[in-house]
Amino acid sequence: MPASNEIPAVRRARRKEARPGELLSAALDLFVERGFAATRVEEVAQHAGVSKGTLFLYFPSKEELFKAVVRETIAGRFTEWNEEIGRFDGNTDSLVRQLMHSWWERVGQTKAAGITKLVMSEACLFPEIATIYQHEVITPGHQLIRRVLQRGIDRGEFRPIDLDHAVYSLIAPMIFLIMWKYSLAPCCPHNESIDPERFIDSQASLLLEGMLQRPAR
Amino acid sequence: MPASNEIPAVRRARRKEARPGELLSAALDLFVERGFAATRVEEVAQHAGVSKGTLFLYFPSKEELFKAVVRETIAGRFTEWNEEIGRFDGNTDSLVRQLMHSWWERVGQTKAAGITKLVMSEACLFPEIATIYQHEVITPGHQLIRRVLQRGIDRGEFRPIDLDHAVYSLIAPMIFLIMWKYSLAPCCPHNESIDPERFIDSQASLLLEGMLQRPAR
Amino acid sequence: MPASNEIPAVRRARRKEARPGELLSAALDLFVERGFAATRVEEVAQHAGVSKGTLFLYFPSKEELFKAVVRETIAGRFTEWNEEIGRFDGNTDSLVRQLMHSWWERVGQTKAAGITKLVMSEACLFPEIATIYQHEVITPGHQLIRRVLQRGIDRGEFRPIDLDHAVYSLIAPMIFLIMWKYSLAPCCPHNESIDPERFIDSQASLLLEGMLQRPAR
Amino acid sequence: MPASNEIPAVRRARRKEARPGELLSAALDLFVERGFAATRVEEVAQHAGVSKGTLFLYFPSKEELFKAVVRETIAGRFTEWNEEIGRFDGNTDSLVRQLMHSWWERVGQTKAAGITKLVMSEACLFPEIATIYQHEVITPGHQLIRRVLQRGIDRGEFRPIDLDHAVYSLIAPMIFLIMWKYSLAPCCPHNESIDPERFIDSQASLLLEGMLQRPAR
DNA sequence: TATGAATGAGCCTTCATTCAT
DNA sequence: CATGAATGAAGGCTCATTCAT
Repeated sequence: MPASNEIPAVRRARRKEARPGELLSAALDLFVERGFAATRVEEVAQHAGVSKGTLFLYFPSKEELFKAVVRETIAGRFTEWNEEIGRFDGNTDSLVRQLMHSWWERVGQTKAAGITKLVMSEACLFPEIATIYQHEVITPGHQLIRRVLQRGIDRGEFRPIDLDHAVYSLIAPMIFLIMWKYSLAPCCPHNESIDPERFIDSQASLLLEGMLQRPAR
Repeated sequence: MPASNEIPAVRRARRKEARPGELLSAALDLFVERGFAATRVEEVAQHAGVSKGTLFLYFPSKEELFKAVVRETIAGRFTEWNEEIGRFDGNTDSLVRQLMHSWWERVGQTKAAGITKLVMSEACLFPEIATIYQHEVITPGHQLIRRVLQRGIDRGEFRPIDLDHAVYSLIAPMIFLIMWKYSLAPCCPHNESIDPERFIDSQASLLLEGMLQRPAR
Repeated sequence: MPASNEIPAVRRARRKEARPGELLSAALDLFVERGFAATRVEEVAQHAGVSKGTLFLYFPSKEELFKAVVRETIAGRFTEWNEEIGRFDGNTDSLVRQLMHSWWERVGQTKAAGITKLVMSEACLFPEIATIYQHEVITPGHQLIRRVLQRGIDRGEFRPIDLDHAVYSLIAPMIFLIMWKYSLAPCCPHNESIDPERFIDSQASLLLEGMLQRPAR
Repeated sequence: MPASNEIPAVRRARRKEARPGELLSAALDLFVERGFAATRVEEVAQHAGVSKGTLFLYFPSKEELFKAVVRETIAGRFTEWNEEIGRFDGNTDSLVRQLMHSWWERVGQTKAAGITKLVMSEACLFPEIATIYQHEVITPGHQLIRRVLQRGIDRGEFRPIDLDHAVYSLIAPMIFLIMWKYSLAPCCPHNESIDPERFIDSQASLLLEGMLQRPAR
């Protein structure tokens, strides 16, 4: 038998393994774009190239699909990031700037950012989602940032600042960028659009100026 | 007719005029709490103390009710605020701090903040809402903040900063506070809760430190 | 205002009250004819002259509709029957015959008999139904029959028979008639049809002959 | 090829022939337990140890599987029974008793009884099933019983009774026992359970008392 | 004007059946 | 022959909207 017969076999097997991923990807896009309620499972299936019924072979319900989307997509890169921070040997000013830009590259401008928009929008209806997100993203992110700021203080680079709130000063612009990108930017004229990289630069400068040790004015 | 008959008539007339307001208020609460899709018009009507049919006498559809909620609730106090800024004669540092706290008092901690959460969550499905919000809130707010920062520069208090992005540095913590309050806080354990007033203080300090004129280090 | 205006008002009000009954009646017919699973709620609604949605205003689910059908239809006439038995002053032979014919007239040949067929067919899937039926029909019926047979023994008309099983000897032909009527008779050629009245006569004669006191052969 | 290879081949061949039987057996169990509609073909396949697709290699549809279950399971033992009756040389009283107990042993307490429950429950939806059942079970059974009763009359043991209905007096308790066993007994507390053997005894006694020739009272 | 019973389009979910492997 | 992934028609249920009163 010619090899041409094997191709469909391989294709089908490959698809079997790929299905959940394709469905999750399609679901992420649509949930982010339209929200949970306005997304029809049939559309998710179509976007993944399968029929409605097939979706239910992999996820028992629309809600479980939603939870899976969140669970799978937020698979944290925090261990990796923590290691990078440990290895970094420049001053903390540079580390903070690098961290913020790194976040934009790896999260903010990728599909993963949609998850944050999704969680912010739908958390009330799916408390479980909010809990997962807090455990997997908020808390680790919080600790990572706190560790970096503590490094700055420990090395005498930063003034002894109020860490508890300073952490959120770094989180706030990220949340803001995401909500802006997914909520207002897509529907509005581009006259007041934001250049994320430059905003991050500007924001980092302002905050770092505020945190750095300096002689009294 | 005895007086006893007039009172209900008056009350009814008064109530009749109040109806749309009661409906809008109930709708705001429910839309903010559950989102557009998960809010049933019957519940809105119940909360407003009328029947489902009555709601449709005042608003032609659920979507129009939603738009009206946004339109009516964001009735900006920007003229008032602009006048206050014009009258202010302290230094800009104080003005910024006062402005941020004033926002928290008048918007952030009131029901009006829910509108922002609502718009952020639902704007994709209702582009018209996003447009309204931008015209009525974003742009006026942007200009108000820009005017304040410009005042600081003009008076030699602030360094010549990148105004376009600095404006968003003031907006970001407000958006963040709102999304935090409405999305994560209600569903999560309170171990990492944020004290808004102190966060605003801290954030203002950091940003102002970054913006203020000072001798080179 | 002329009376002609009242009619629709009355009609609507009357319908509101009549709806549940009409739906239950339609549901009984269809459930008996086709079984629970093969009956579509839309058909029930159509038979009751309303739309699908209306059915769900009165019953929260298809299953609850089913349970209501059973509950409402078996509203027992056992107190009435018990009183009749108490008042009866003929011999027990006549009483038994009258009871069996009375059952046929009041239950066996009415729609109520369909409930028995329904319960027999679907009890496995709805244990609650079986329980209700046992409490409301089986047990009271059992006691009623036992009381009658005991009367025969007490009055010296019947031999001292095994009451526990004799009761079921009277129940069996009733169950049989119902299952025959609803299961085999409707689908089969009429060559072997049963005349219920005559079968009851015959059955009563045989059983009574077996129970009556008599001189030894 | 080594012998070790042949054994699985043989086993496979043997299983292949057994497949339909295993499927029918599994289907009987599940159909009886849950009814036609609530039984999923996949479960039947699982119980038979094959995949869903395989079932459709042997039966073209769920409905045909159902018909096959009935057709195959009711393979009547009537010729055998008829011969036994022909050979019997005791009095007809004993014959009737033996027949009823024999029915309980060979049918009533075996899986075959489930078919009767199934037919009674589902006949309306599958008229063809009802027809098959009547041809294969009802009619032969009717004739067998009639023949026995006729024997009693011919031999002067029984009074000249109404044969047409007396036949059903013997069938009724059997139908009753089966419906009781499969419908009410499994779902109900066992306080009113029936001992089949003793009920058959009691029922036979009553009926025979009613049919036997005797001196007038 | 206010009511709430009625409607029916729409969506999630199931499951018998098919078919590529 | 056997498998099990894929299909899609069918049906239960919801809820925005209408309209007779």
